[in-house]
Amino acid sequence: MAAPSRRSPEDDAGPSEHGLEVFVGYRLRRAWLAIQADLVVALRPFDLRMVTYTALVLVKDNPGLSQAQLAALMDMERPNLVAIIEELSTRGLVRRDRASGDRRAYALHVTAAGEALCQQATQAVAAHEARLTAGVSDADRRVLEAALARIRHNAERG
Amino acid sequence: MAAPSRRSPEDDAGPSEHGLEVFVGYRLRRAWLAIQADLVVALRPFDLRMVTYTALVLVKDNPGLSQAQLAALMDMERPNLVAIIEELSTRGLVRRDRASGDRRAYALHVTAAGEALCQQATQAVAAHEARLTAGVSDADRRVLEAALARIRHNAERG
DNA sequence: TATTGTTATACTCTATAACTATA
DNA sequence: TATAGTTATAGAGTATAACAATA
Repeated sequence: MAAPSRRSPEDDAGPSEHGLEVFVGYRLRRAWLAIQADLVVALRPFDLRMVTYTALVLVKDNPGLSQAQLAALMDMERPNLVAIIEELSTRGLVRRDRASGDRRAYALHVTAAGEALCQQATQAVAAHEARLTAGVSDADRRVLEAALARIRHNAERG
Repeated sequence: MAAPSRRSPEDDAGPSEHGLEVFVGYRLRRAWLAIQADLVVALRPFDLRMVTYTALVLVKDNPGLSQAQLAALMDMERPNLVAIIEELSTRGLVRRDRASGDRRAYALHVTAAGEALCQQATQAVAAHEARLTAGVSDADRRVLEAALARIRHNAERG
């Protein structure tokens, strides 16, 4: 009888990514990319991208916000927000009022149409979330959220 | 005595993002962005980006892989891999041998230098991971990984 | 015909410098 | 002088079309 040949797992299983799967960061990235792809589809019927939806929700939740404040909240640079607000404004979803007391700044508010679209889109996002987290218990979800918060905190305190 | 005024939480706390924090996807994205920023720093001493590190690890773990196979493994398009392999090849970290039996394809292998750099970089990435997951118990980490796998699976089965 | 690696190209997201008008 | 919004621009990352060589 011949000695067992030394065969790597790849011989049968094909190329593998398990060398990277020891890293939580890798698993997190793959999960995020999968979520993102699904979320883009969920928002498409409303003609919203992730970044425009995010801006809409934050303006709705923080009426009177300036663009600089919104940019800080979204962790993006002020210049990159200009086109986003311009798009939401052109579509009549967000109003750019001049801030009382500072003629440089805008005071951002959602319009009635913006509020309505935001509500519809949020329903769709909630449905997308429910589908993606199906099979994750409430207890496990709490652990997940706590772990994500801990990781984010550890990373951000440099 | 005056009636209590209706004040939103923002009056005292400033702009808030909690309208988005009900979504696991949002928390996951923020955690990933924080990890990513830290990971970029961890890989900088080795002059590796995430994408070049990933390619290096996968070639090391799957010797003889073709570029098309590697692109599929990395979930990216073949054209975008060309410059990455070119860079790794120019730096002497990866060899592009012609595949025996198919003169169109390359058989990718890491060089000794590539293996050494990969090992060093992996140590740094492991240290970065240990720092970011500090305070997450082994049990919670298993829950985290299972939840991420479930979410990814739910998303990818479309 | 189909596939491998490649080129060219375009689109999104993001980051920086510099301008204007205010403060 | 500093800040708000803006413009222009550049760099990643990613996606598609099309080509030559090979299957």
